[in-house]
Amino acid sequence: MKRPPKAPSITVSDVARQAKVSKATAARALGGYGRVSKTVRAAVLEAAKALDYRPNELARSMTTGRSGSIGVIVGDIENPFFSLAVRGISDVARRSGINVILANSGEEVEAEKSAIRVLMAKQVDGLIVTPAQSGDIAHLKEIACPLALLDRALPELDVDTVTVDDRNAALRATRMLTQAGHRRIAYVTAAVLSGDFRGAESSINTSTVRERILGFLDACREAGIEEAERDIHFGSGRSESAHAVLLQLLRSADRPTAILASDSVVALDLFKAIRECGFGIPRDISLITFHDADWTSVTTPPITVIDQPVYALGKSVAELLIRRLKGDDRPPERIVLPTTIIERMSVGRSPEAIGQGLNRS
Amino acid sequence: MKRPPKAPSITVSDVARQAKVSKATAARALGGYGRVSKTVRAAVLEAAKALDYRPNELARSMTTGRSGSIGVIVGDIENPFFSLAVRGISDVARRSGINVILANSGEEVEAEKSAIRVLMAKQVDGLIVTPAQSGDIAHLKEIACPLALLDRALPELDVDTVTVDDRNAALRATRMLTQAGHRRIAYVTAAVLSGDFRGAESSINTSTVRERILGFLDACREAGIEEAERDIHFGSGRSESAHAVLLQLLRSADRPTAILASDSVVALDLFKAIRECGFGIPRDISLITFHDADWTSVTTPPITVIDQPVYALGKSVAELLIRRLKGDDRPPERIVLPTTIIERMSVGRSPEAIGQGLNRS
DNA sequence: TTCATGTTTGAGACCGGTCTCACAAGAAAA
DNA sequence: TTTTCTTGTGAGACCGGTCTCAAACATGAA
Repeated sequence: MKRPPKAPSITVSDVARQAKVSKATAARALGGYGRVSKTVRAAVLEAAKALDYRPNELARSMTTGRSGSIGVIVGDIENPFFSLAVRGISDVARRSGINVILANSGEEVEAEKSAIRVLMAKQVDGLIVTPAQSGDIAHLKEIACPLALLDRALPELDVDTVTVDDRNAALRATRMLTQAGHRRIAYVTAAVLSGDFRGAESSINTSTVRERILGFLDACREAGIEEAERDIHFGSGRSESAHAVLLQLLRSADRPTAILASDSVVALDLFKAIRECGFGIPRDISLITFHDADWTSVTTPPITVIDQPVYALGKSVAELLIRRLKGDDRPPERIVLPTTIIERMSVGRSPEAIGQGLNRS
Repeated sequence: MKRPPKAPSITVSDVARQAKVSKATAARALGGYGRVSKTVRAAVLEAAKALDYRPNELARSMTTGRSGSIGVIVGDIENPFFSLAVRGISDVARRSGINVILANSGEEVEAEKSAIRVLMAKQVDGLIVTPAQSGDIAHLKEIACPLALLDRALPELDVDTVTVDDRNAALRATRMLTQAGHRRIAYVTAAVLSGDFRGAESSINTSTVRERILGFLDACREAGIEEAERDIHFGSGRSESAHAVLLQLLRSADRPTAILASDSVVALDLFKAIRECGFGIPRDISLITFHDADWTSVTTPPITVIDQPVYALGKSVAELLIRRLKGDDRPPERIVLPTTIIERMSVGRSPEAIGQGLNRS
């Protein structure tokens, strides 16, 4: 199957022989542990250089138990949100000499489980996960190494977690919409809800999703909007069918006049769908989205966004996890990073409000 | 340093003891190699399940020499081009049960070298690299495992390579510009040129960069444009200073009337800079960019792009590399994938051409 | 000079798998 | 019945590092 293993790779023993010392001594000099006299160390190092010795991390990991790498499981690397967060993680990791094994769950629990299994088998020292679902988290509880959660908290899982102030962010954004006179406001997310949603927020375990919906509903309630729940749409992922659902929503008689999108991918899809329907932003529909993605500032009109500190999000989890790897055992921390709303031009007064001359401010 | 290694992990020996067979037999049943009787296998598997045995991949890799993972070194995961390509790679890899260790070079050779060292030490079975520079490739030649190049070919390195038809793509795009009457056309790239560029194409070793410039110059020559070389701008990476250089370019007296951008990140920066200068696209400046990024279709006007099969690019290298890992030893392949130009609204007639009524077609 | 202390070194076990080899037992061939 | 395969199993070496332990040597105090 494999080419005659051409790797007659140089080992400590080879170096030891060359330097005329014992394997143990050579290993000490090479590995930088234990005590070795200056002269011997120099000799060993020279021999190593001459032989072009390269340590085998795998073998090292075997005995130390530490692999020097962490696993990161995200929903979708293609989503700029995740790629930026991953960037934050890997920058921190590299600085600590740790490397990152990346896995995509595609937001599917089964893929997530499998990824965990594989990464654990690879003996990663720690794991950073963005849980795809909330209901099924047994596999997360079983993880034997330090675990940290990124962007999505799980109340039942008491581990280091970094999220943003989702509820408040959603509240502020939605309020911006209600204050512009909107009464039919939709919240559109790619998250998939297992089961039916009928106002039972408690059934949503993924913090990000639940908190945002809670904030959304808070604002609606505050404005006296009833049955806001019916305008919450799940499962608007990257697919033809999701796009079709969006078009249907926009073309329905009692379509929303404002939309809050849960991430920039969904928002882009919405933006296209809105245009496809011939609607104008913000004339016919107002739009706000989570994540200040590249494109949101160059569209016409530019989109008002909830700016999340994505890079910092990644940076923070990585720091938390690495600190724990180093032996820190204070109780798990739950860091909540603040968001800011960047107002651009995608929010306008509700057509109805204008028509009725209501709510002017 | 580390918590008292709480990992009294279950090993084959434990399972063997439980199943009352020898370690060797248990290993055979568990590892699925050699011959084991049905009954014994069942017993071992049951014992393994009871004990919740999980194989240690590291140990396995040690003896087999295979680690079951490949390393991928890209310039910048944040760039949608790379994240999409990585997606292609990891999809293929997962299907083969191989996982991906990702590293960012930040387009810096030193980081690239270091990443290679680390990944080699981790005993990756193969490596996919997007070489940051072209001059300094000694470290790539020294790589002991199968290597494949993504998006950028290196003539001196005879390994599996997947690129796109850069020269022809640049030629067609530039021709589109010359045919619209443009005479001052700039090519803007993030690539950094070591040394000075004075028409010495041969000094550029990175195929992608060289081929595109060649195509660009072909088209210029074809249109009788002289000294097109002076309008080639390197180093427009993601930075404040790069942006400043762009602004300066756009504000100069003899600014270009059309620009070809080498990737969507540069193009977005250009788009913003052009707007910042108060110019209209395509009225004052025409723009074409490589890579059909998300945002290019939603700007006003939407941007004409050279659509590269990015996902396929990743998919192909991964397939090539994995095939080689499996023992295939036919000579290295160089696959060139075709691109198509998606015409949108960012190309207009040159202001001069309009003024002089020239070149109408 | 002798004993205590400290430094440097080598021998060999160990990590958790794979794999070679020898041997036993049953099946098929002589 | 004896010989030859075939199949299933166990003992133990091995991968390439780390690490424990004790021996060898050096140094300083008594």
